[in-house]
Amino acid sequence: METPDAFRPLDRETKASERPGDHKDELRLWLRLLTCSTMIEREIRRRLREEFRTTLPRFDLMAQLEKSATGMTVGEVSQRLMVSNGNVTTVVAGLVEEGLVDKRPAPHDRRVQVLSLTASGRRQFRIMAERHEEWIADLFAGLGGADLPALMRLLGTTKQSIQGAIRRAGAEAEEA
Amino acid sequence: METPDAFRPLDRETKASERPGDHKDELRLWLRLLTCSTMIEREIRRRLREEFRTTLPRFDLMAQLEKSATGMTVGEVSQRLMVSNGNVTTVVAGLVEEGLVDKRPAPHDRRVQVLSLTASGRRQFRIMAERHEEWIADLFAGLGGADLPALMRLLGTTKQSIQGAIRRAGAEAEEA
DNA sequence: TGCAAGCATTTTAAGCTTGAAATATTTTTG
DNA sequence: CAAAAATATTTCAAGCTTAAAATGCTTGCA
Repeated sequence: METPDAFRPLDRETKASERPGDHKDELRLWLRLLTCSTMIEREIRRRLREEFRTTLPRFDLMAQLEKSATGMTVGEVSQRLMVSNGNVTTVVAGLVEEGLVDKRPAPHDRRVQVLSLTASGRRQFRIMAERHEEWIADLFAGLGGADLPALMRLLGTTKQSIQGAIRRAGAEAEEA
Repeated sequence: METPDAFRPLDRETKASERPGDHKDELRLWLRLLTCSTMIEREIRRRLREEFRTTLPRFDLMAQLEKSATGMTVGEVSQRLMVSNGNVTTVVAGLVEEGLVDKRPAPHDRRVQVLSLTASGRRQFRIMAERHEEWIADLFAGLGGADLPALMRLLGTTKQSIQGAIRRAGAEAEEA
């Protein structure tokens, strides 16, 4: 029943590979990564609400649309944002309501809806985006000169590692 | 609002100060960090659902309780998990329903509710936790030997940077 | 003692999120 | 060409999340 971590010989200096079955270091890394992104997200949410009376999902959606000159389909946006299709549908509904986003059927395929920012949406997004960029810079201001590129590189490796693991898991499920 | 950061003397010894108004690198870093944590979260959610028919919020809550021998209050859990009190209330309700968590008023203060895992909850959590640890190790398996501690260190610095920025913002709001 | 202030938790209202089922359209194929 | 498969989006039910208001309890202090 009880064998709390505190009572195991917990030698953090030992490499994970030397402790078969023990992956506590990776777990600690994940928790720290999660803490960082949660803290940033919460703070950005708070500021978007206080300063612009809007939400992070709406801001993220507008950010995607702003990058595209010709508009994007629901599917493209949902893939980029890594959220479900249905999610895009509901968030877009709110933005259309507010006159920030335009939604119209594609000319050649009536299944497809093309989304784009309205003039008003573009204007409002530009204002928010500038503040947002300042907030992010402020949140990362404590990183030294070499830290930023180093972290960028390590997160790039991490991203590839994650993608590889997910692909492996998918391939495994395929074999059934 | 009156004095946007861009117009203040930005003397923070960082690279950012040498490029007034341009913080694209920090933004890119944030997006990459967010991508990593979103991908991991999605995958863990998916596996928890498929393999154990449970959700990430429930797993996280149980993980907190498992660490404490004597039980935790709603407030403690909400602080650790960085979610609202109301959130803990609803997630706990589901877990109590399933007989995984026990909830009872504290003996000396009837405002306080003490939460703890039931025997069944503890048993089930142990099984899930072991798999969870494997999943995480797998997701980070692509990182080289030196990468893990390096990333750990950089994320530590990042965490402090974020906490500092949030504290500064809070202090600023205080002055009103 | 009595009551104001503070605290812990729950409730509420609104919005986000998901996976799966349903709908509508296009493409493939027999 | 027509049926079937594939694709894009929406709807649905369930659950998560939040901030703010409400509830119920404790504590400090006059």
